[in-house]
Amino acid sequence: MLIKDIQNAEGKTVTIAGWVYNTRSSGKIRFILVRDGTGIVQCVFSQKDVSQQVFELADKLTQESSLYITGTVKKEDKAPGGFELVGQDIKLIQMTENYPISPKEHGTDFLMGHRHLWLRSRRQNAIIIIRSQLIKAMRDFFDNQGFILVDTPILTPAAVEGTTTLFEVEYFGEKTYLTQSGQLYNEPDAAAFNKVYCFGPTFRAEKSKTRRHLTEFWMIEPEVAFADLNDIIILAEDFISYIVERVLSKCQEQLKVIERDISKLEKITAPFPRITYTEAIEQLKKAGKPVKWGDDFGADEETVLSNLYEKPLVIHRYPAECKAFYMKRDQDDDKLALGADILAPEGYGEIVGGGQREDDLKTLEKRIQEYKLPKQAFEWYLDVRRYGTFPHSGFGLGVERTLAWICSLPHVRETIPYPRMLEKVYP
RNA sequence: UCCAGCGUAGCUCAAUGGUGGAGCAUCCGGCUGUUAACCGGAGGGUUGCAAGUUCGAGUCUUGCCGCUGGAGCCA
Repeated sequence: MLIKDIQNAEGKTVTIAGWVYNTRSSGKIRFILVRDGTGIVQCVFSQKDVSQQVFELADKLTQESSLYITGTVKKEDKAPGGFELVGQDIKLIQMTENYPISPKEHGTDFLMGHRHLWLRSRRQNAIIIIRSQLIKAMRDFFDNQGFILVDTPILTPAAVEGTTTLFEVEYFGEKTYLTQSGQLYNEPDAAAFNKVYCFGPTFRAEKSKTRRHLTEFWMIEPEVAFADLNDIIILAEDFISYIVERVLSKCQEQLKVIERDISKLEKITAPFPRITYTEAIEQLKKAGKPVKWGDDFGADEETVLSNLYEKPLVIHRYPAECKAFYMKRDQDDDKLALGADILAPEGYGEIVGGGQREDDLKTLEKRIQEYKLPKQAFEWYLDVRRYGTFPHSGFGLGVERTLAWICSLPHVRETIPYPRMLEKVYP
């Protein structure tokens, strides 16, 4: 029986299988906390109630020893969780020796080096369960709205956005790169399926060493045919509201374990505050930041801006120079790109980037030239504009940054089971 | 790549330039309801590496290595 179901088995004799989480004792009584990945339950062994053999075994159990325990489920207010197992028998699988992670505090380097074991701990367990629910909510949102999941390749022939550093992979004697976005493939896919999304890992070989960066992270990217910037902002707002609400309703227990202040998440409902880049610059100046029109925002600026609001903040119409070549320009002001970023509250920074795509062949060819990109690598992409071009928009949302915000974590590395960071690929 | 801080027991941390300690973990013992249980005892060290200053270096200096945070870049 799974530990999470034990509250429904009061009075019954059951067998659980799991690992020793911690042990406590007093005189002739032993308390064994057992976890099985679905929950933790306290098992009690009294010397007067069990055989000497079983009691001695209970006395010797070490942290993370694997075993089966048979006992009777009893409601007990003194037990963590309100129920305990009055133990009758123990079948030991393995007596663990010298488990490295003790119940006391540890540093991040040590814990990251033992990430495969750290995941057994209560808090890490809760975070990864929330991740699982979050991803399911993301997929459900798009699936329910008639989007088609169209996977985009991980090995790509050229840079999607040209500038950023890519991981190079030798591909039968040719150079290929790990994808940094499914974006370019989403666009022809939207012409084939109308509303599409891709979801998968993306890679950036940037030498970034901050709480917001991983070299391998997961992104979900919708692309919608015949949608303009406004349409896609509304989609993003609905999307974020939906996934936050879903985590709130499905992960109450896990949010409690990580001690998240859920009142802040309950405020996340569409629509979100929406300002232009130019207004953002004015607000930053008012806050005393030395910025000028044309600057891209750094982490510091993002934090100042997002702290002005309780909900995620939509910033749209950035200077075109700051943005990718495929962004459509604002017809009212050619210096502006029809793009929008969404900053998470509480200083978590950018979680969404997206916008309307340039759909005119001549203009896009000109941009490719201006950005000094190899045109021949983009011929297939230009075909989207050659054969029945259409207005379309999309965005990408970073799973780990979103999860870090939802869980109120100080660093994205805890939001993914095995984080890949600058010079860190073990375990 | 640059800037800052840190590196002492398996882990988390103390130690004025003058005999390297504590808590947890481990092992032994005690306690019949423990809550990161508690109480008593034991074992556990090339103080990241190399050189230098000094009568004497965990402590000061230089270099290297590693870690952490930040910047730039980005989701």
